[in-house]
Formats: sequence, C-alpha cells, structure tokens
Amino acid sequence: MINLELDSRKKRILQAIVNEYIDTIEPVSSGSLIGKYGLDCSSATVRNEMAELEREGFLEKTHTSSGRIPSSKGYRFYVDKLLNEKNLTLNEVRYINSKLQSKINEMEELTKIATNTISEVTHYTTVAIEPNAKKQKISEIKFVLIGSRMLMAIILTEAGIIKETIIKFDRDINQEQVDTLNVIFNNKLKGQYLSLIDLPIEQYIMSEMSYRVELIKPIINQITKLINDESNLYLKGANRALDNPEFKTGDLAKRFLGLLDRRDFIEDILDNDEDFNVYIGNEENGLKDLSIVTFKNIVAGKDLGTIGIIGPTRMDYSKVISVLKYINKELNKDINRSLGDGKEGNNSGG
Amino acid sequence: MINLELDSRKKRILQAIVNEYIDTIEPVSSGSLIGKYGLDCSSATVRNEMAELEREGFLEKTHTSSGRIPSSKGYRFYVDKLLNEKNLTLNEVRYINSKLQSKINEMEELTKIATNTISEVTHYTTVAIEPNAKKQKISEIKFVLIGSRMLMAIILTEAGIIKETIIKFDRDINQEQVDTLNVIFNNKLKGQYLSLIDLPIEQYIMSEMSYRVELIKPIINQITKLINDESNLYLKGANRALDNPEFKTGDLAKRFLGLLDRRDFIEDILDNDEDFNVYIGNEENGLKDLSIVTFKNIVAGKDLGTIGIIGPTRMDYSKVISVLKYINKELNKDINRSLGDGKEGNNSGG
DNA sequence: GATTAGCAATCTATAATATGGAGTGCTAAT
DNA sequence: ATTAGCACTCCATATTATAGATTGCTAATC
Repeated sequence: MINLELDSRKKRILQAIVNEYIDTIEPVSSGSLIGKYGLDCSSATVRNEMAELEREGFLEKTHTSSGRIPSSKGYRFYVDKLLNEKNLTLNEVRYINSKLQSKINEMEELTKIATNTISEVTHYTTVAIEPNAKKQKISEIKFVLIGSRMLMAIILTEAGIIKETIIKFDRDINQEQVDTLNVIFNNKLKGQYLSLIDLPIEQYIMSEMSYRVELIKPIINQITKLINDESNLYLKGANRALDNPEFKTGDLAKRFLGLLDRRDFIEDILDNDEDFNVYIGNEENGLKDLSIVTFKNIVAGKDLGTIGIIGPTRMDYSKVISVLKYINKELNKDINRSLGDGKEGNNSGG
Repeated sequence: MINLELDSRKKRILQAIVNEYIDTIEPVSSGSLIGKYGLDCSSATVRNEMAELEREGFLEKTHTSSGRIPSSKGYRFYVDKLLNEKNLTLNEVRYINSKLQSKINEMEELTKIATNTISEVTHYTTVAIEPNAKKQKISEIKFVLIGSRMLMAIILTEAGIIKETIIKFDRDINQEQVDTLNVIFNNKLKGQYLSLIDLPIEQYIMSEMSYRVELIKPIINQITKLINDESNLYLKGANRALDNPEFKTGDLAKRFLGLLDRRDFIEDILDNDEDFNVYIGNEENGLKDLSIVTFKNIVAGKDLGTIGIIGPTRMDYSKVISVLKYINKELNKDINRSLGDGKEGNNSGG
C-alpha cells in the first residue's frame, strides 16, 4: 500500500529522522543527522533527499525554514519496514521478571499483571480487553440457585474464560428445576459459540428448549445481555501519557483522554485478527498524533485477549514492541505455572 | 473547627466571592460584587471586609493588586455553612429520570448507572466503590464444582453484594466433598462478618473446620485474597475534568490523573463513615486545587457503596450536591423496582 | 550526473520595552 | 461606620528588536 521503492539511502535518512524525532521531539535538521547517524554524505545532500521525501509524503515541515518531522505516512513506513527491536536493559528485564513471578490463579490476573507491567516499563498507557466473547466456544454452563428467586449462571469457555451473571425470577424456583436447566442448556450449547445465544437465535433456543418458557426466557435475556455487554476493559497508567511533552498543550491531552473513554472505539481497534498491529492516528479518524500498538497475548495456545499501548504517534515503538515480545515470551516459558490445571478443568464436566 | 463568628455581611461577601469565582474562574474584585449580589454598601466597604477576610485566612490574592480568590479555608467554610442547594433544570431532571428508567438486575448495575449519570450531569469525574467488604455480613456461601479441580466460591452478603472467586486444587475433588464444604462453611460463617475470613482468623477456621485441610486451605487462601483485594472501583468521565480551565496548565491535570491511578488513596477518602463529605485538597496532602465530594449511596436501607465526585476545588458544589440528592431520592422512590426481590433471595437458603 | 560548499532568505523563539487598565489600600471627607 | 477619591502596584498585551537555526537554490566540484 505504500511505495516500497525508497532507495537505501532514503530509507536510512527516514529511519534516522524518525528515531531522532522520537528522541528529541524536535524537528530534525539535515545537519543534525550527518555526524550522528553515520551518513557518508553532506548536509546538502541530506537536504535534497529530505525535500524529496517530503514531496513523497513521508515528511512534513512545521514552517518554511524548519527541520522535518515524520508524517503519518512516514511513521507507517517506519513501523512497517524500518523498525529495529531494541534490547531491554538489565534493569528492565529484572523488573519484568519480578512482576511475572507472582502466583497467578486466574487468567484475568495474568492479563492484569502483564498490562500493569507493560505500562510501567514503557511509560505509556496500556489497555487490555478479553477475547471477544462471541468468538468463544462454550465448554460448560452451570446454574446455581442463590436464594429462592435468584440464579447465578456460570459460563466456562474452552479458552478458560469464566463469565457469570445473576438472573432473577418473579416466582420461586427449586433445585429440581435448576438441575433440569443444567441438563438442557449443556446438551444444547456445549461446544457451541457463545454468539449462538444471541437475539436472533433466541427463538430457536426457546423452541428447542420448550421446557417452561417463563424460566428459560429471563435466562436467555440475561445471558444475551452478558454476552453483548461491553467486554471487560482494563486500563493502566492513564496519567503516564501526560509525561509526554506533546500533551502539554492540553488539546491533545483532551483528545487522548476522550479516546480512553470511548470503549467502543478502543475495542474496535483492539479487536482485529492480527497478532500484532500498529494503528497510527491521522486527521481523518480524529486521532492525529496518537498511536496504538496492539498485541494479541497468546499464552500456551490460548488467546488471553488483546493488549494495546496508547501513546503519542511519536512513540518509542522499538521499546514497546520489545517489551511486548519479551513479556509474551516469558509468559510462554513456564506454561504450567499459570495455566496448567485450567486445561484439565475445562474438559471434565462437573 | 473554623471560626463561626463571621458577621452576616462578611458571610454574604464570602459567599458571593466563592460563587462568583466558581462561575468566572477569575479573581473577584470588590467592584464586581456590589451590583450583582445586592450588597447595600460601596465597593470601598467591600474592600475593607475583603481585606479582613484575607487576614482571617478565608481569601487569597494572586498578586498585590488583584481581586480575591477563596482559600482552602474559605471553601471549607463555604461548603460547611454557606452552601445553598440549586434547583436542577427541567432538562437535567428529565435526563436523570430517563437514565434511571433502565431495568436493573444487579446492584452493581445500579451503582454504575448512578455513577455515569452523575458524571454526565455534573460534568465532573465520578468514582464509585462498593461497600467495604470487611464490614459486610455473610448471608450465604456456595461452592460450585467447575471441572474436576476447580471450584467457584460464591459469597452473598446481607447487603446483597455478590462476590465470586475461583479456587484451584492440585487433585480432583468430587461433588460429595463440595456438598460437605457447603455445609461446613455455611454453618460456621453465615451471619458473620466477612472480615472473619482473614489471615489472623485462618487458624481458627482451620481448626474449627478440621475437615480435610488440603481442601480447606486453598479455599481460605483464595477467599482471603478476594476480601483483601482492592474493592471494585468504578470510574467515569476522566476526560471531563479536562474541560475545566484550571487543568489547562498540565501540572494540575497530571496531579489529577495521578490521583485517579491511586486507588488506595481514593478508597481511603471514600471509605469514611460520613453519609456526606466534602474533601478539600490542600498543600499538605498534595491535592491542592482538587476536591472530592463523597456520598454514601443508601437505597432501600442498603449501603450500595460510596460515590465520589472529583474535580477542581473551584467546583460547583451546589450543583453536585443537588444532583446527588436528587438521584438518591429517585432511587429510593420506587424501591421495589430495583431491589425488591433481592431481599427475599438473601435469606432463603438454597 | 551526483555531490557539495556557500549564501541569501525565511521563520522562530526570546528578550526588551512600552502601554493601558484593573484593582487595591489608604486618606480624608461624609 | 461608610464612602469617594486617588496614587500606586502589578498584570496582560502588544510592539519591536535581535540572534540563531535551517532551508532552498546556485554554482562549483568530484
């Protein structure tokens, strides 16, 4: 989608400019590059190349005689083609390892800890959403009587995600009825996608489970609600963003925080099928100067959800990506530690 | 704690200054008050009074010849003694009512909706925490087998709060054992405070429930963890704060967002025994220029937790308080709607 | 043909200076 | 006790000047 035919010197110059700009947050001049980035040509040559890169849309100027800053297209190319992974410092590695030591009982916690750690190491705001519920397969449904008119429905998915919700009834129900419900629902739904329990399918389920509509109906309603509800969104380090100088003006800060409040939007971005993605905001989508790195956190073959790092477009992508990969690698190293018995649990009915 | 002996004119002047400052966000001059607030004296007199109010610590100047702004002490006095409730506009009332219409199944949702609505109507950031778990009495504990090595513990409190957690075991457990656990735990703990299941008491419980330590131990551990865990904190409208001009500088914005990330601190403030409280930040506690209004949301006699509205000290307290009271009144109006059957449910064992 | 030195032109960022006006505190009159 | 009057203080804003960074272009060089 982007012109890949930049000659090697242009690439090196573009890369140098993006790196330098990420570092200094100031328009990059031709002169500042020659020594620092080992380009074997003069500033005049660099100037010519920069002018051309600008004509091609990779660079921008803040005013006629300023240095250059990367455009969205420039960042895009940089992220897609020029990114080098960074080595983490010893301190960072130590810190991450210490965080990942904690005993973890539920997968939700694993995501929480990963999210916190990423935010702390990268100094960017980090969000996590669990895998899209509708794409999950039901491993088991369990109804539990709580009081005489309340039921808790517990849904276990094959990925080990546990969801529960409360269902209230207008009249008393007894244990025998609950047992029946357990049998009916499990027979029908075990192995099915959660999305099956959705409004259009309601009729189908109702007719298949013709047992006591006045019991089934509120259950379907509530479970439908549970599934369609905004999935859990975990957020850490909203204030860290403000460490970045570009948020000083207030305008960008406001847009940034507005973004954090728009769950639907974040979910849309995070809920893609890529294992790894960099979303670079631009004028059109109203996210100019903001970027989101998304990363599908798969541990022991299980999709634990997607993690997103949100920050200024002038973001240290190398570091972010290195941290993400390192953490994911560590999580997968000692699989049994966190997820060992989850697996057995899933497949054996109660 | 504060000098209550301000004469009536001084009070009126202080009140006028705070109101005017909340409105305009600009130092208030003596001249601007006389017409607008119906004071039957000249600006010179007001000036004299203002000078005295400053000497007494209620007002401050930004520079030698500027108007006055309220000090922390001034706000304190204003909030404690001078606050008039504001009438909500018809639109606000309509909006609130429409929000509160939604069918509510769990108390958690009620809090969520109230929090969202408050944030939307007041334009301030709003947080909610559920009642301190340790002060809750256990109404019922239920263990449910999920898979062969996993148990879900469901704790119902008398206030109707439902908490659940997952417990994993190293070896298989069967339904018979679960039944026994249900009996033992309910016998011992029904009616007790949740805080009983805490580390110091662990020994006691273990000895009382001498049945199969290898089963009991992980349960106690996990439930202890659940109880001691940070209670649920629900936050809405973090970006709204940035609408306030005082956040433009960035410094205050950063402190504000930092505050939102410090759950422990927010919890400390919200978890007081007052039904209603205004916390005015100052130099000492690092929250200068920030205030939190806390409000214990009690509906149908049940404590649903505490709601906090966080904003600049120059906050429209009248409006905030009016909105809080109105919403609480509406929630209590039609008790049955949201909480009717919760009560019956609690007391009847499964 | 590609590269580069040299240089005028452009624009920014900063400081220095001046000006108008808002608001106070004080004094003296009421 | 209150108030008119006024000098004084300080801020906010505009104006101007200055120094410096960086570019684009041209002409020379490799």
